[in-house]
Amino acid sequence: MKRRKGHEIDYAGKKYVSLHELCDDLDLPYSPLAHKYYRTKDIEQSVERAKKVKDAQTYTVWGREYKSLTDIAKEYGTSAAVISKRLQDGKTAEEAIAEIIQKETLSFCGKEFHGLAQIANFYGKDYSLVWERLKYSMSMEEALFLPIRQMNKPQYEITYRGKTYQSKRAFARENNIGIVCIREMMENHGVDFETAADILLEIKEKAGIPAEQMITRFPMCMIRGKEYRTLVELAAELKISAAAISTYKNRNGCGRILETLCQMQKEERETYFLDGRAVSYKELMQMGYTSASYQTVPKKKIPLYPQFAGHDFVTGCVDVARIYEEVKSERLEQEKGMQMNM
DNA sequence: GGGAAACTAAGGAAGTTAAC
DNA sequence: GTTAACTTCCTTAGTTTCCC
Repeated sequence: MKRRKGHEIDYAGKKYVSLHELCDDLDLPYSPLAHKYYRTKDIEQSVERAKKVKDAQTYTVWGREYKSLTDIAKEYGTSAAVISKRLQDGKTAEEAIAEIIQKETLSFCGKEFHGLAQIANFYGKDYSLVWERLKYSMSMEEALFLPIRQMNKPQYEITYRGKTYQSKRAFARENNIGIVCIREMMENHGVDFETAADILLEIKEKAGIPAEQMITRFPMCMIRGKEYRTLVELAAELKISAAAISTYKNRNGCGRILETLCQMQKEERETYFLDGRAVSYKELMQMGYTSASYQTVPKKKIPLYPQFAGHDFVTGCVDVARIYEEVKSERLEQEKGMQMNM
């Protein structure tokens, strides 16, 4: 079959009858070279461009190879810029993604989530399993939705309230409690599996967390449905440091976090008031007041923590950390009593 | 034999508290 | 209110086991 006549090219002292022939000879991708040549008619530039595309850096994240940061970003619901920033900080693509999916806002199936734990919880999956699957080169979708293979390992079987489960994880999945929560309870408090599960399910119920909601980690408190996992998270929203809240709580003997916030909200300080605004001693001096005359300026009480104004720390608020402590110590006491009677 | 689930444990993040 | 030392416990790397 007669081939269409191509561009006759001279490159590096060799004659080629077409761009295709050149590409085959130099093992370069045709498309970028042809496009560049079409635009510039400069074969040197075109070859350089094709070499660049061929050598373009690829990124490997947990065994999956990506041509660009944009591709990685699409897979994990983040942006190329967020990944790029971390690469600039000396992290590998894998380290960057590991950090991003834990700490950043991600978009998945048209919804926004804060971290992988929130995505896993939303779809009722155990976070540790989703994380493991991602590391086994599964896509986010596969990690979340592929069915879990049935196991037949009698040595892993456990019994809870007379019902037998394949494994601790299988129980955890069915009851929407992260397996790490159960393991932590067993290890740190020396209780058996059944007691650990009992305690966690009771906490979930008392905190008003729906049974179908997967819990990998209990939030410290909930304010009108919004969960606050850590004090730092809550403090950031209230525009105050976590240490400041902690210090106040400690100094004033406040029981729990919501109690502390309510008490802080009531705190007031006295300040000088001029023309409807609070004025400091320093400002009064700058305004020409003397150490004698400033005392004539009227004083008024204002909130010590103005950033708390308008917040309601009572209605629809659940102190999950308090419930956690109460249920845990009550059950541990019961366990201790039972052991003493044996 | 490879891949996936289960298990274990060390490191580090977060919380607490004393000192400033 | 901040800092830093200390404690608690959560995250995840590493290992084992066994299904496909």
